[in-house]
Amino acid sequence: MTSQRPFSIQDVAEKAEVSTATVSRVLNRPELVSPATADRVHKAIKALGYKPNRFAQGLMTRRSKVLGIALPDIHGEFYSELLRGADAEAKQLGYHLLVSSEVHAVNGDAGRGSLAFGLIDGLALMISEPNESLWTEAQQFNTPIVVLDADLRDRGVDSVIVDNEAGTREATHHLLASLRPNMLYFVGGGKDNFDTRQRAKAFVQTLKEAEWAARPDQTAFGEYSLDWGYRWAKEAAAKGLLKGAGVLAGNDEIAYGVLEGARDAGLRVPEDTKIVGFDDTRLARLIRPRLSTVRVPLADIGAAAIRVLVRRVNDPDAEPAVVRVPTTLVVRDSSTAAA
Amino acid sequence: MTSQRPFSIQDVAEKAEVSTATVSRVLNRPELVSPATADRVHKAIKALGYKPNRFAQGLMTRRSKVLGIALPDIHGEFYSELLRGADAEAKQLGYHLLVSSEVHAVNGDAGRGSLAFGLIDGLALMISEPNESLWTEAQQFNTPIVVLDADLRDRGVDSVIVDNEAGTREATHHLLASLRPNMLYFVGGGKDNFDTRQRAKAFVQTLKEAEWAARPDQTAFGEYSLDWGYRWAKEAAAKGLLKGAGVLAGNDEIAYGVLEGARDAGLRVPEDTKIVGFDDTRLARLIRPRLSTVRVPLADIGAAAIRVLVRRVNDPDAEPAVVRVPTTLVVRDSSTAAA
DNA sequence: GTGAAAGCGCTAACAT
DNA sequence: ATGTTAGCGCTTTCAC
Repeated sequence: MTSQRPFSIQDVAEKAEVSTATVSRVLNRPELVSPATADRVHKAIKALGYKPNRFAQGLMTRRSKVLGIALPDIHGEFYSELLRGADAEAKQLGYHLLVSSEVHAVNGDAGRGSLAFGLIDGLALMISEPNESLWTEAQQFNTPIVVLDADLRDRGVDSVIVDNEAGTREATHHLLASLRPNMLYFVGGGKDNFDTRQRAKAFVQTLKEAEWAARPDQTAFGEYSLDWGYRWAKEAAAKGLLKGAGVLAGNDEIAYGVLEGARDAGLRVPEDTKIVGFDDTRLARLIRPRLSTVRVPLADIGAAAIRVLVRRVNDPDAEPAVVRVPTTLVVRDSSTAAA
Repeated sequence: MTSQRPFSIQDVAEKAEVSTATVSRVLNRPELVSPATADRVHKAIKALGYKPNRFAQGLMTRRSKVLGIALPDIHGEFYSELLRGADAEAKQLGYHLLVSSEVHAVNGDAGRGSLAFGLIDGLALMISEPNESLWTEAQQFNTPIVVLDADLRDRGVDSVIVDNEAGTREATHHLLASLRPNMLYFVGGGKDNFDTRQRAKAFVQTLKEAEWAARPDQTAFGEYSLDWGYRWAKEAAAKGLLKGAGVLAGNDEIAYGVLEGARDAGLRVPEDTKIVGFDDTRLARLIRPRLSTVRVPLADIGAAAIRVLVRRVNDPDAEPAVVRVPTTLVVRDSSTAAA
């Protein structure tokens, strides 16, 4: 339990009777040192339990092997799955993850705020709705950046985006298989949210391809919450719109809200109303009827972000990459074509 | 977009026509420098956009202002809420958070593995079931540590623990208000899980205080999943045990499983069977009937861990602290005494 | 294949 | 109140 000052490269050098340069080489460029000396050095390292000082290392190499990941104030599963995927990939590649949540709450301060670590080799930044100031702040940060969710290709930055279009089309076609396009609704999250916008757009577009120009009331925007879905459903039901309708929700929680709202209005799901969610969170498998939903592979997204970021760190001049993560429809019970 | 080598304290010193020491003082011990010079320095700093090099700083101070947080492979909300609370508190105290998930999967390697950062000022380590090797590895790490969940007081280490006992007692008494002790069941998670163990123990103890020695079948252990709750409920119902019974589940998901199982067995909740969950996750508010549950303030736990850790970092010789985070019963619809 | 030596950018005595 | 100076522990030329 004696807590001495940790051993330095000096100590190892002395113990192995070599210079510090040699020790350093053994650790970083082993091919430059003879097997015999390398062996002596390794023994000394082990004997002393030597660990290089990361600060001294960083001072020289300007590398920390730490990546930052900044997430907006999103909840629960979305957050944790993304992070889990990112962390696993980072570990794989020899990096650690510095997190910063609720980044949207950043005040203009720009000081030692959430992003200004100055200790990370790169930053994975999730932007879920327009936020110029965040983006500018991140830019000034002058470190490799990969942007999540937002499509900033025009800015020439690496980005990982969810292929909302494919998933939305698939889901919409699924509903169109048993319902008329005029009976379909999209109930999204916030109007500014990138994902919601793309999903709504693809929804309308798919209807158009089915020869139907969506009425304004066929798309609705609120927030990513059960409550909003519930309110929407109650109102829609009151207007008699929900019977025989199909609903694509902006996420699973909205979908669940719609489901409850429809039920409380005396409708049966999926017999009277078909519902498809988005994200395929745990919730979708838990509720009854089991929720059909568009699967968004959160963990993959996190992993992809890290992969792209590490590539950029190692090759600053590489062409900007845009990774499009696929989404796929998972059909469960809330939308199955009832006889 | 000119990406020069960043400005150093030297540059600032020259620009402000002072020594580097003065610049350093302005930043770290402003009270030691005259307002006039401080002002000049600040201007220079701003003009150059100077940011201290964290590596050089760390090399001197042996401090990074980064705290590690290592979590076992836990899912969803538990994970994210804890992290959110920790991150908020860390930010508050001027720290950043380095996360490491799925730490239980650590191989004995001990190398540059999950914990061996050597870059953090302290580590918040969550241990949810016995794991000596993890603990030893963390020990060797030789950095301030706060342990979450596990009660390691005897080891003289700082820890933050959930007051499972109070919450369990409250929930059990709540059920006892309308049911006989012989009709109560505890359906926990894994038998090794610390929380489950404590909850089971408090449950049995509370029954004992109600003059009832719990039968072996009144406590059951499985895992933290809906499936397990469902299976247990179906079996219990098949034996005719569930009608008129009260169930305290090890977490909300198990509770939900029990709820579904009871329903599928033709029982009504809460009329025929009363159910109380644990944790008060989002799920508890989403399902119908709304789930009564013992609230565990995850965010507070994360925050408390950081607070304790920072205290330890700043005062290595302080008395080991044990923070006990309170739990409280939240009564909703799944357990209300039906007429 | 190995060593000597020069910093990386900063803080903290020690002077003044 | 401010400047001088000596490192912190490492990597990396440049010699040999």
